[in-house]
Amino acid sequence: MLVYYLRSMARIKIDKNSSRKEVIVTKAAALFREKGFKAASMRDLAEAVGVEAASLYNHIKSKTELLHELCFGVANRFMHKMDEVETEKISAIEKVEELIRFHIDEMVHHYEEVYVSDREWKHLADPYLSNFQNQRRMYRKRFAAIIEAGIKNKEIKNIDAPTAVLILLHAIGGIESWHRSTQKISAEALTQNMITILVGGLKNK
Amino acid sequence: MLVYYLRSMARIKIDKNSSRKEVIVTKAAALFREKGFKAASMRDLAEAVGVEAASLYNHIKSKTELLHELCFGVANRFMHKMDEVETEKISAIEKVEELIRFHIDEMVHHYEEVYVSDREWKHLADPYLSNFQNQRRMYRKRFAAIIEAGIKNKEIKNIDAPTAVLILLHAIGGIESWHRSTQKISAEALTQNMITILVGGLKNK
DNA sequence: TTTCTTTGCTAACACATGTTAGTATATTAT
DNA sequence: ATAATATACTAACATGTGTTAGCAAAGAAA
Repeated sequence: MLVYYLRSMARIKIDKNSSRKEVIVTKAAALFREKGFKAASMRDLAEAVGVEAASLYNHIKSKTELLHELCFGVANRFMHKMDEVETEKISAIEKVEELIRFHIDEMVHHYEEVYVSDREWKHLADPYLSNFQNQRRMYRKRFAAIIEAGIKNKEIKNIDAPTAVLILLHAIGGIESWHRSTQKISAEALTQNMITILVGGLKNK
Repeated sequence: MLVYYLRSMARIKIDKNSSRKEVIVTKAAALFREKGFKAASMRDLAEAVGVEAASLYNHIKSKTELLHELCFGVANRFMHKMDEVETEKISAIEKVEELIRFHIDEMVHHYEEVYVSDREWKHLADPYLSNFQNQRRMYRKRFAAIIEAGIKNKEIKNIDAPTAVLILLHAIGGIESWHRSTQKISAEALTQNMITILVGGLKNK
């Protein structure tokens, strides 16, 4: 009878594609997205992972390291996409649409990471904080340059390009609400609606 | 000589329009916006106000009360605006434009409060948390209903109204980046750009 | 001017947090 | 099967947090 209360030592559940660290980073993304970085404790995270808080330190250096991995992982993906798009031989409005589609796809399929990267970066430790801020600024400048090219060749309305970038990026951030909805349209329909409104709002008729 | 190091007891600076509590709430908005609710400490806030942390409790009940005042203050303002707009005898697209202008104005002139209300509500204590979430949901439903009316009478493109609402609200949230910019266009130009893109993206041509 | 009220300060409290050190347990390598 | 390595646990640490209690100082009222 007493034997039923004896429990073996916990183990972080991994599969052949993930290391223990990757499992922890993934759980951290969900937790940080839900509670915010500062409000999420290592004891919360340990519980989500299925071990005690102290055990996490066998696999990670610090709580901040988790945030760093999330933020810079996302930043790198976005930068690579921008590198690609910039070199493509297509019109400016097509480039904008391709980037919008990429952003939507990231928000739909990698929601937790993208959300955390977008909302919690201010808790990064320097010098990574400044570095990250510079990367964000650079990304936006490059996006604005694409829009400027479109304005120049009359594809896009004559608007302030940095304003257009902030509108697009934040509008796509609204997918957060889509994730939160119980009754919602499909991801494909969502994408179509967003393209209709956002690209439609940019196009010069 | 020694007299120079003797300092009188601090006093919260107030003017004839503000109580001590109002000063504290205003400083709290700025601090919570900058650092996030959880990362902002009462000692940080006390420093911003110019007294010791313990003194704040002569004027407020708790840290959470500050967040509550900010969130519900903003929510009430937005609800009143919606009450007004719903009863106006104007077209649906005009109503949408009026609401967008109101939102932009709030984000430009009451940035800290609106930002905190939009980003930090998850740290509200229950039952206020659920109450606030319901109010947000209600507001969005009412906004979507205006857009549905516009879709029905062909002013607005045939799109998913809740998606349109999330796009509009989050796009306006992008004014955060405008506040952060060192070189930026005027608030009037910003407003015009946003109307051009957002209303332009909704209008059925 | 004196008395009463309000406000600010110091010290302390009760917890919470991220993390370390050492031991126990489980897994992997030989 | 045994030894070596990796991982999980317990206990503790150092620090930080929101807040309370009581006294000191300042302001308002009489």
